Amino acid sequence: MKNNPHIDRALNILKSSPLKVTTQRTRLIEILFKNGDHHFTAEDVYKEVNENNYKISLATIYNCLNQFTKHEILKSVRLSSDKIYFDTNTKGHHHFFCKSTEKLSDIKSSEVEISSLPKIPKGKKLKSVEVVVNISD
Amino acid sequence: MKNNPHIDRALNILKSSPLKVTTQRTRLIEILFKNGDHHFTAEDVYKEVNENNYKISLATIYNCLNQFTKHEILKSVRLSSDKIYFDTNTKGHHHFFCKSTEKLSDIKSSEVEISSLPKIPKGKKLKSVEVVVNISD
DNA sequence: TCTTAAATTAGAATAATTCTAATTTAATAT
DNA sequence: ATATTAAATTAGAATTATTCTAATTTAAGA
Repeated sequence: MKNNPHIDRALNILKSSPLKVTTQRTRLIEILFKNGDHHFTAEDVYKEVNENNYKISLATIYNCLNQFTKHEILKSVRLSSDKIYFDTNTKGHHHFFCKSTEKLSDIKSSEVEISSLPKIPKGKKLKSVEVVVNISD
Repeated sequence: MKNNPHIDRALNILKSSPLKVTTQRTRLIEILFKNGDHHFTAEDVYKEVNENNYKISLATIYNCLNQFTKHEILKSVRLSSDKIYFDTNTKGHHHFFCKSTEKLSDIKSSEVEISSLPKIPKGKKLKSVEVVVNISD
């Protein structure tokens, strides 16, 4: 649990944000970032929090995940599912979504090349481009 | 309402599917397809049904939209976690999603060119590639 | 240590969707 | 035509993920 660069990086973003550094937030970051990039839902986190015998309410988990997303400690991925997935990988990247298994996996940005895009509607600005490659068994 | 090719096409798919041709389904198709391609939620449809003084329950609307999607009369687009959007355009195409207005709009397939994609995981097959261009005000 | 705005919490509220179980209907066989 | 039956429709309850409320606690600066 000590000297994990992913955890340290996330904690540093937290410290330099206007968010307060609470025990709940610190513990959540330790849990979320201890094992490299992955996807999870609020409920997944709640389960893991309980397994570790931490006592963090579901409301706090939702609050924190949303705040973390706002401050770019996490990214949220909303796709063919009724749940919000959060992703520790905040760099722009894309996803495979397997319709058979309902599982998400990352595609590095560099592996998708988009050579043309339509022009952005007047008055709007481009935020991001997300590619979902749907696959199945 | 007569001789609308979009309506006729959808009704033909319905007739050649194993689904029964009920008055509710026929009326829904008439409503959904009367004005070219567009996106809507179940609640949008329920509102329009009421305006036309048809009496179709919300449960039936959900059932029908889901059945239509299964039989490729509609396509479903799930981008924002809290609503399912349906699309009368079942051809492959992409979307603008405006984060400020929560509105979807179509991007024709031909307006997006993808020059490289990662290789598909072993044992899986490619179903489709969906590009979402996120924009905001 | 004091102050105060922010964070946490349990539980209620919400909203979209699905389920249940009773009733009706479409399509098929008679 | 009519009877049969599996599918469709329905109202309303249930479910599920998420957000809200309002009371309590806490972090961090003065």
